Amino acid sequence: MLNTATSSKTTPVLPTIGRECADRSTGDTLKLLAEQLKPQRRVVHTGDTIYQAGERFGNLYILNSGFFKIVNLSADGREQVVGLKFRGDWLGFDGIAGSRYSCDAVAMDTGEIWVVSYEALLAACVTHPGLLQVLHTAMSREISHDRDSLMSVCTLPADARVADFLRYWAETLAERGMRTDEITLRMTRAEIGNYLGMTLESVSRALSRLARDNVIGFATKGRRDVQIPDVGALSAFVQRCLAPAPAMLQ
Amino acid sequence: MLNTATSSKTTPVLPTIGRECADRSTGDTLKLLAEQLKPQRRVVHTGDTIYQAGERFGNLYILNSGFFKIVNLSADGREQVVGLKFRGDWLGFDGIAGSRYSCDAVAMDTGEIWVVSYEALLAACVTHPGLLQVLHTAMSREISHDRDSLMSVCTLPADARVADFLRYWAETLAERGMRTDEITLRMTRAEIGNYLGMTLESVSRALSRLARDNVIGFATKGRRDVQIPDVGALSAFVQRCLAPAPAMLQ
DNA sequence: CGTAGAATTGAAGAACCTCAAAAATTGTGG
DNA sequence: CCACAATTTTTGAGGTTCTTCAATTCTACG
Repeated sequence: MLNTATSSKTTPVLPTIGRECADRSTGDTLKLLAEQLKPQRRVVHTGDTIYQAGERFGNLYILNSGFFKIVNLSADGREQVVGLKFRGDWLGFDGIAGSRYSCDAVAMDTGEIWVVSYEALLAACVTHPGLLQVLHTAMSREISHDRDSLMSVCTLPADARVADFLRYWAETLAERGMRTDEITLRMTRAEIGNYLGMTLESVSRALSRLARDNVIGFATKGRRDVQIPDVGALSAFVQRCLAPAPAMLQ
Repeated sequence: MLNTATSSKTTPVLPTIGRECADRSTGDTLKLLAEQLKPQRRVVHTGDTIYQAGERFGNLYILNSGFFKIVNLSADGREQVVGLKFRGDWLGFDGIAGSRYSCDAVAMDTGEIWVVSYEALLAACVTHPGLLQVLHTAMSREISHDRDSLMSVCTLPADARVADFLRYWAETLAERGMRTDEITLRMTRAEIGNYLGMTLESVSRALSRLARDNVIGFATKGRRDVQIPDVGALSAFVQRCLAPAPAMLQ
C-alpha cells in the first residue's frame, strides 16, 4: 500500500544524484575523516567504557572497528541498551545538547575508536564543508534508526522482534562489507532481551523457534554464532508473525 | 545509586558555564533563528502534513507554535507515532541522511512553522557559528529523547508508561513557559496508545486509574483535558508501579 | 436531535513473564 | 590439558499483564 513511498528505507536506492557525499561508503567516509581530522586513535577492549552518563562532553568518537553498546540509565536505576554501534558509526552525539553525555558507551569487543574534539571538528568544518555533511548524515541516520527501533518494539511481537534484530544486524554488516552468512552476537541473551524489551527467556525461545523453522542455524559449537543463510527469510518470518490467521486456503 | 551521574537528565542543572548558547531558552533560540535566517512562515491546521515519507528532502522546519506528531511507516503498512514536537522543536532531520524524509510530519493543531532550506542554513552557519550550535543542540536533544522513549517502552509497565508520558508532556510545556496544571491532549487514546506501544483500551484504563488515585484529574466536560496538580505525583506513580511488592512494613 | 466517532468498562483469551531446574558453555587454576 | 566453578542458555510449568472482543456511554457536530 505504501510500498512506493517507503521502499527507499529498506533498500537504499537513488544513486548519487544528490549532493556530493550523500551515499559515500563507510570506508570512503572513514578515509575522509582520517585525512582531514587526523584523529587520535585508541584501542579498546571488551568492557571498556568510552564515556559515561554525567561525564562532561567534549569529544565525539568514530568507530573504526569493533562494536559498542549504548546504555541509558534512569535515576531510579533502570538500565536500557538503547543502541548498538558498528564500524563507521559515531558516538557521543547525546552529549552536545546538555554539555554532558547522557549514556554509557561500552565496548563489546576489541576495536579501535577515533577521538575527535567537538570544537576541533567544528573548526575543521568551516574549511571543509564535506565534513559537516558527513557529521549531519551520521546524526540523521541515528535519529532515523532510533525511530525504527521504537517502531520494532511497539509493533512487533517478541519472535518477530528477535528476527528483525538479526535482520538489522546482518544488513548493517552487509553495508560495511562484512560477512553476513554467519554472525557472532557478542551479546548475552539478557543484553539482547534488554535491547528488545523482553526477557532473556523470550529471546532464547525465539531463537529456538527461528532455528526450528530453519530461518537461522547455530554453529556446531556454541550458540552465540548465528548462521543466516538468507536474510530475506528473516523478513519473511517477521511478516508471518504479523499475519493474524494462518490464512488457510479456501 | 546512580543518582549523581544522571541527575542532570531530569533537572537540567549546570548554569551557563558552557559555551555561549548551550542553555539558551526556547524563546531566545527562536528569536535568533528568526533574525538570522528570516525563514518563510507557514500556518498549518490540524491534519496538515508538512512532509511525507519518501518525499525529497530539502527543508528543515522549526515549530514556532502548535504541535506535531511524527509518524513512521513500514513497508508492510504498520504505522507508528515515533515522536511529538512542540514549540521550538525542529522537524525533518531524518531526511538529511538519505536525501528523502523517512517519516510523515502531521500537525495536531493550528500552528506556525518556519521553513528553512537546508542548503541556506548551512551557508548561514558559516558566517554565524551560533546557528550551527543551535542546530546540533536540536539534533542532539532529539537523539537523547528518542532513547528515553525507547527506555520507557522497554522498561515500564503500561500504567507507568502513560504516567511518564503525561510527565514528559507537562515538563516539555513547562520548559517552554506554558501552563502545566491543565493540559489538552490533542491525541486520541488510539494515538497515545500507538505512541506508547499499547492498545487504546490500556491507555483508557491507565488514565482511569491515575484519576482514581488523584494523580490526575479530568476537566468537568470532556476527558481530553487533563489536570495535573503536581507533576511530581506522576513520577511517584511511576516509581510505585516499578516497586515489586507493596513493601508492607515490618 | 440524531448520528458518527471516541472513550469507558467488562469478560475471556493470548502473549509474555516469573520461577525453577537442568544442560551447555566459558573461564580459571592447577 | 584437564577439572572445576561460574556463567550462560535452554526448556517447562504456572501466573500476570495486556490484548481482544463486545457492549455501553459519552462527546462532538451536522
